[in-house]
Amino acid sequence: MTSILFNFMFSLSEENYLKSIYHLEAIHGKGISTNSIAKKLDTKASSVTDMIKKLAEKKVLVYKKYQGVSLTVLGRKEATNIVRKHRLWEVFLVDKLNFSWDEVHDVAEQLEHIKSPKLIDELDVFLGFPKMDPHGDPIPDKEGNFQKIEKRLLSTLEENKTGICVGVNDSSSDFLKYLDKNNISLGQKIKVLSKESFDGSLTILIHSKEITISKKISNNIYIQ
Amino acid sequence: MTSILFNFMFSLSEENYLKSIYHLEAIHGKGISTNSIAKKLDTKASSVTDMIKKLAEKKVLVYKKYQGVSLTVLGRKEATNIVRKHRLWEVFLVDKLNFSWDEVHDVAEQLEHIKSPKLIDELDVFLGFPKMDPHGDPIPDKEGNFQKIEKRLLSTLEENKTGICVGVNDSSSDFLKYLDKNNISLGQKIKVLSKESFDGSLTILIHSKEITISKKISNNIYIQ
DNA sequence: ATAATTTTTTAGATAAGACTAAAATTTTTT
DNA sequence: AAAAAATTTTAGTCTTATCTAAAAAATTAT
Repeated sequence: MTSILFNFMFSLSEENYLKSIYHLEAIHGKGISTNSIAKKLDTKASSVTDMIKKLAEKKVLVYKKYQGVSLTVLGRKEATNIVRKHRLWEVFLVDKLNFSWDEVHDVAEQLEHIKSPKLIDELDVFLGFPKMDPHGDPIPDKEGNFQKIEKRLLSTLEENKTGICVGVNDSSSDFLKYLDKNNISLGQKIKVLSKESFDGSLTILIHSKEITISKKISNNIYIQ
Repeated sequence: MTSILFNFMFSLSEENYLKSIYHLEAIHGKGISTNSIAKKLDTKASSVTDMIKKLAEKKVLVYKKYQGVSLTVLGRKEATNIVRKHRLWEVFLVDKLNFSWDEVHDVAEQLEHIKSPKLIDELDVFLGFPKMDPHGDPIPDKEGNFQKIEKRLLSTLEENKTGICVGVNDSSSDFLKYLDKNNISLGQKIKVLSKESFDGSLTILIHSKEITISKKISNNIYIQ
């Protein structure tokens, strides 16, 4: 009953490594350290070393002892496809199954590993080729291309300037629930009324209401 | 990165065992042999012995050495839920994603293992609480209850009698493609014109066309 | 009823993926 | 540039789920 993996297929674990390295490269560029992968995946550095050796053999990344790893073209293609699947499933859950944006992540983490060439492309059609997931992140198309939208952190917006909320940097249920509670959602207009230089907290106008948010919050909201 | 399983949750492998034993009990009643499980799961009898010991400890089945196994109420509940998930996903694939009935099985085998209390019930709502899957098999509701419909094998139908095709006994892609090729589908009227006593083959009238089908075929079509 | 056959279980081995502890290497500090 | 600290790798162990081979029990045939 072990499901058969062909050479060009990846195990659940391998896919999670690829996805994590992909996300880390998006932030830090090439040459991702063993330790940072371990942190991201909540595992041990020694386990990471084992796995990246295996993935290097499979030609999805380049690994040199003590020097971190970089995805190959093949590896990035594979990772992009997993991200595509994750985000399309998130759209499905929110648009079709009445999930809220703070409920989708864990389920999408499971669904992203379903292997079916037809499934994901038909899902894409069914959903009307969405370009963004419920958190404002871009959805790669079949070929792996996606829109890179202009965005900056709310924390960088100057006093008396206004922006539109276009994304979040943290998709944890706790953070998203906080946003819901304060009526902050995608597409919302946000005006910075004042900045507290001591702790970086912001007083903002949203939905014609004034609220004060911490630096940690404003560092996790993207605006345009 | 090992996904955490709570005590009341089951691994992929455990779920597949439960499902197989459930299906075997539906045909042969209680007391399923190690060997028949091994055959069904395409594994070795020794592996089955190992797993059923584990499942017995988890209280989902009763096991006595050399005497086969029977699901407990808990085990049957768990198995029914997996079947529910499998069949609802099949409906989704056919009704929403343009899959044909011969393409759904393998994908549903994967999707049935997704763990989310909300997901499956919302999917059920989204699909309009379907009672049957694309192969005519009943879909258990939230509580595990399902319609048991009256049906018999086409092979048992007498000459000059007519029935309506309501299900198939084999959901393999090959068999379903054969049916498609011969325009046999659910809801179709089938009249037995003659029976060949030597090999049990049947000449039937379907869609006002005469075709001859083997015993093996008529043994895998359910009529009402 | 005994022998032959089949089924089931036990015992020991293997692979994937994780872990701990210790060794090796690199980076940072002094 | 050496010492200290941090990171990374190696070596060996563990768990889950599988396997093979052989032993034990049950069933069938003579």
